[in-house]
Amino acid sequence: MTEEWIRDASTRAADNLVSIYERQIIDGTLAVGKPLPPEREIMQSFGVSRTVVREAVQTLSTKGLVEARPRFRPVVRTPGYDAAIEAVGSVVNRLLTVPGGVRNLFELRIMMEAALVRDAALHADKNHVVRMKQALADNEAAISDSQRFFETDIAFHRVLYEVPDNPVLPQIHQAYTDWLSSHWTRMPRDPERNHVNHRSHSRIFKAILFRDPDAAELALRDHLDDAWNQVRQTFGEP
Amino acid sequence: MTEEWIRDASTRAADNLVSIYERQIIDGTLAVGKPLPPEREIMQSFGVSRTVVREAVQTLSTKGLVEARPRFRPVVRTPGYDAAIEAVGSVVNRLLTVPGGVRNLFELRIMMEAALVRDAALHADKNHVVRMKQALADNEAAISDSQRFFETDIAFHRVLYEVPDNPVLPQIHQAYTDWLSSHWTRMPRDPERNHVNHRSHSRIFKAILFRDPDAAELALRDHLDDAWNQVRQTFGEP
DNA sequence: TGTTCCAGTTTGGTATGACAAAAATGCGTA
DNA sequence: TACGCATTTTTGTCATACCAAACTGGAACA
Repeated sequence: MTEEWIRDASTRAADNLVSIYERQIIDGTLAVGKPLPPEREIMQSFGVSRTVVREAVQTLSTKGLVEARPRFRPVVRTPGYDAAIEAVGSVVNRLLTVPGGVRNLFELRIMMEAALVRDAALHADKNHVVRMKQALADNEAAISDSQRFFETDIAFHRVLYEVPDNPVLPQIHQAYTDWLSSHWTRMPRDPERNHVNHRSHSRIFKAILFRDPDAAELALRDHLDDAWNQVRQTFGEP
Repeated sequence: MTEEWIRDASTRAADNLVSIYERQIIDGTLAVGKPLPPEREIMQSFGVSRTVVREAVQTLSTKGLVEARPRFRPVVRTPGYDAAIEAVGSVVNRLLTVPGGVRNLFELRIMMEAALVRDAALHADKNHVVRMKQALADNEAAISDSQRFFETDIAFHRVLYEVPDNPVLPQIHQAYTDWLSSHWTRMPRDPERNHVNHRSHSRIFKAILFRDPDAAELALRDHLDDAWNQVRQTFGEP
């Protein structure tokens, strides 16, 4: 079971182990959901010390290929988009700390959603429209309850990310709400503001119904620009 | 110099070390570009074994907070967008291996660039136009040299990512070209095809000059759809 | 028969000590 | 001052040991 073993001074043994296991995970030799072999078994089958094995497992873990809870066997992880985005999380959190980081990511979101509403206005089918209508109704019903309004707000936007049939997009939405939520939840949210936001959502929805991408984009940009101004005023972002 | 030290059975000592150093790097206690202290020094100041220290450094490395060449001291890394994107690289490479992964990412690129050309048509200033014109001229001059055509092709698209003044976008472009280039460089590229592609670029540029976002988007979508069909035919992507 | 509980075993987390090889350092010499 | 070499650090790796938590199988029980 021992793989060919390339060793020269400039490569770490752990890195070799990592790439070997990367291959095995990708080609399915190691089934998703199954635990890795015990560390002592790995070190025997590859002829390395446990130190090396542990470093390799560590790397696989931070790369998101395996899930390693302390004191449990590392479990091979499904190589889906969710796992990838999660692995990226800590990196993006650092981006939010650089000057203007929040603004840059928020602008990216505006650009992205502008494209999405255009797409929705052109291509949304009956099913999507129904879901948006439902989300909008939920949103309206929650105007007096800021916590629920926040949730239905997110749900409404999420539908936009589901219109193109691309599994990456919902994950991006998830990531955005996760990463930006800390800058969002602490904002003052009263029923008055909720009402304004619901009206914005309604305007976006109508533009999509009318199959008018320009109006939809405009409505969305107004909506998110407004939201950004709120964030900016609440915090010190220039 | 010893930090407060939280230890319970369910947390790894290495993880604590990691978060401590994350804080120190972010708040500037550890200056960018400077090497971390020697491992033996770290283990003394925190009262942990070298095993733990090495695991912590390993994690910091794969998270992209420090750069660790074998046999060199780990160096604290600038927390910019480039470092972040690079740290994401290995994760995204896995995404390209899942079924339809290349297609999903390519579609995302189409959507993104469609939004960018619209933005360029509306907001590109003199400077950007000049740069695009130059890139287009370079592109034309390289039609007979497929290697250089490939480079100027990328350069032309890059200008689009520079029109909005958001430092994240050029990094995304860099990432796209890195990640997708392996699926791209092996494509058959003859002067005939280069000619077609240059014409597409020219059409996009003209639409931007005419400040016509709809025409620009259409031209870009035609261009990239065509490119995608090339990729799909070359490889087995369904 | 099925469930619960417990003791023994396995396994991960950490510590310690050791050694080779590469890098950093400092010193002597030209 | 600049260069080259010997010495000292430091990293990469190995081996071993111990503890505590997780796991396992079987006994005791309902």
